[in-house]
Amino acid sequence: MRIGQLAAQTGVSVQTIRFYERRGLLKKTARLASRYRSFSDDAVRQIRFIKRSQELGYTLTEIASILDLSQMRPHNTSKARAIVETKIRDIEARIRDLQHMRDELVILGRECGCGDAQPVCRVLEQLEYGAEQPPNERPALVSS
Amino acid sequence: MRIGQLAAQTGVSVQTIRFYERRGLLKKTARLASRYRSFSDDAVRQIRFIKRSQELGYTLTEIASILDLSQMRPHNTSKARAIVETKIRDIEARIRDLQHMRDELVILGRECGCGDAQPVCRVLEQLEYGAEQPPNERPALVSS
DNA sequence: CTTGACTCTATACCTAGGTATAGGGTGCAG
DNA sequence: CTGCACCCTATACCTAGGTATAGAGTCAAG
Repeated sequence: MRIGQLAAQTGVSVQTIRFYERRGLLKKTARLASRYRSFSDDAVRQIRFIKRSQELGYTLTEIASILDLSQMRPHNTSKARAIVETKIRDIEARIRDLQHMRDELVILGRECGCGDAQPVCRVLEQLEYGAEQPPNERPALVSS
Repeated sequence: MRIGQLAAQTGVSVQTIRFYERRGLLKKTARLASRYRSFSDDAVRQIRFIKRSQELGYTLTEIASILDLSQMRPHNTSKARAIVETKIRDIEARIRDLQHMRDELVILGRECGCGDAQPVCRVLEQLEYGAEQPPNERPALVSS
């Protein structure tokens, strides 16, 4: 299989496949006399492995080391578990961060006295000054 | 106030302040005869505005347009509301994505029959083949 | 008057994950 | 043999949000 066919089968661009190879994400690729790359069906699974791992939140660097791990027989199962569990914790931390942002934005939106044609919007003021202290006596951000 | 003092007061590096200025995030900065930038206390609030907005999930490009909005009097309150509500929805979508990833990883971790010294780890296999079809008869990813 | 801390601009570099382009070679059909 | 689709490498470019460096000017103290 040549690179264009592999690209068509996996939905990944030709350039991206070459990029993955450079990043060490594909096994050393066989070459024809013409220097064209020659892929087996294994390559399709390798690309899917990469794509699936990306969907699960792994970076290409992490995927490279997971691939190394998957080459060993017997598998280092405790390392594999650790990779999954660490990523779960990472993702949960990111979720908490985002929930915190969301909560703050919801509060911000609630405090807006919009609709009553005020000259100054509480949303913009809150962004300016934070919740620390009420403005009002403060000069505008853009006083000039 | 010179740039170094502003940096010290805001916890942002001198280069970053200059970078923000280039990005149009700071009002046209006054200059001394020496071409040194001269900042007023307003600048401290401007930087805090940027940092607070970043914490809330806004990109620098978005912050620039929020700043434009905050310059207008009277404020365009409905636009301000929309900016907050859109960002809330963006963040909620990202949270759902991450929760989906998390759930998949939890399932993956649960299916691992680790501890019983198997030669092949189900975690790595699942990554390879996805949940689609059970492996076992399949060649290893790294058959060579 | 020199030294050191500070400032200036312009430019390059960084991570992540690619995409695009230039300039060439290959393979096959007509 | 020409044309076209495909492939090759190397290099540059992209977004985002900066960081780092080179080479020059400024300012105050000693």
